[in-house]
Amino acid sequence: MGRRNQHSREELAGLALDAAAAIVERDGPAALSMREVARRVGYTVGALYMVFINLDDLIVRLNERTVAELALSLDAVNRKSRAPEQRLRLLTAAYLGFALLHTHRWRLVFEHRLPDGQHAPPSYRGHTAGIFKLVSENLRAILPRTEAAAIDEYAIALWAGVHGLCMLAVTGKLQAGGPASVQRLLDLLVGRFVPDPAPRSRRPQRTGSRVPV
Amino acid sequence: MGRRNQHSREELAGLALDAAAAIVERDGPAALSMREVARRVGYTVGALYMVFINLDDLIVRLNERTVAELALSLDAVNRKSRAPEQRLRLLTAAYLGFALLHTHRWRLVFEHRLPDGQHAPPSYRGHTAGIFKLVSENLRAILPRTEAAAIDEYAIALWAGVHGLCMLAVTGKLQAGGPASVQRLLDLLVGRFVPDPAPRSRRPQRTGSRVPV
DNA sequence: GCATATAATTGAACACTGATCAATTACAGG
DNA sequence: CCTGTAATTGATCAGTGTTCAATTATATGC
Repeated sequence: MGRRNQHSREELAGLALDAAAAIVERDGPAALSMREVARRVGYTVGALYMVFINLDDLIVRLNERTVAELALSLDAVNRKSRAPEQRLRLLTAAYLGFALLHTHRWRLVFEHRLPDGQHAPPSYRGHTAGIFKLVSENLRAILPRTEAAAIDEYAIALWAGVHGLCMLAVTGKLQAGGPASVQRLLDLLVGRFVPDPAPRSRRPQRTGSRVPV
Repeated sequence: MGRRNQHSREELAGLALDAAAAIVERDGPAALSMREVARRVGYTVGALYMVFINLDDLIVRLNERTVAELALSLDAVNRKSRAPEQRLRLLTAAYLGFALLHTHRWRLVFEHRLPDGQHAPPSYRGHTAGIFKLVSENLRAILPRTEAAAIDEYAIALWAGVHGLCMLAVTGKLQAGGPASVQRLLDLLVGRFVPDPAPRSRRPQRTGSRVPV
């Protein structure tokens, strides 16, 4: 049948992304197909190609949503405390929590490769930058005497570490036990990027006090 | 045509894995198919199913090879120095180098999901454990007064961080520039797990940390 | 040397996939 | 009511993983 106009283009795209998210969440990225999405939204494959360039495009836009959701979640968590170090720990916990809750969708963000040299849309990078900013701002609050460029490096290294830990945890490639012990490792990582915790006096020059117990 | 017996089963499997590695290396994991592998080794798809259970099995065994190669490479690099901290830096450099050199194959190791609850073969875990041991041994040499359990946690956190950094770097999801700056971040990360946090130390390292393994 | 059994190998088949596009259909404007 | 336009379909193409009856080359027994 021809033109139904039951849904506008944006609506159809939205429904399709909803369906895609549900499929991925339920049965993993391998189960995601144009035909299955079409089936779920009650349209035919051809209709989807009015709204998406191809499957890659659909995936990229799904990932965009996922990253937006993640950024929103981290932003909310960041407001729950005023202490920068506490905030960092909350952020890592939220990141791990999101990865554990939406494992398939989260993995799809990082494991989907778009062909050739084309890369993700600017809005995607925007959300990424937003997350990065949360980390770097808290790090700056903790290390006020460190210059901005160094803070940025710290933030990248720290967050890449958090990400790696979460990824290995989520994919079962970590011999560590449950989520609790992963959070322990995350805290350990954060601890390494933060000056000596409370009990000891702050002595940035001497190295002896940094020996962990 | 029937039985040729030009190659034994193991030989055929070896040839197929060679071909698979070449395909993945050249055109990425998406280009890897049973038919393409068969074409390259001069056999038909059916023949491959004598030697592999399915495509997943082929991929797992390819990944096994990749991890073995990586473990070998890291082991070799570890012998190039006696100073534990230097060793750690060399290990990170070698890890990054491998990821950059064999990007597609390396990504396949970490991005391939095998269905349901089945997981990688024991030999795979063996290589992984071997790599982990290199890290933890060097960490123990650096932190002689730290108990074993804590060392293990440090090693996991550190190496997950290194892994995350390399993964983000290799997938272009790091705004950092070239390999040199990634290595800077890796050094920064190692520096955070090593007593002297200052990146540039004026004096040579303390003799206490030079304890060989 | 020849028949036979055995194991390797093929190639066609099935059910799926992404993607394209002529044909069809429903709606809006005149 | 008609007509043009835009949405939607469904068939089609080339590709995929996987299975399996049929075929064939080799090794073995006689």
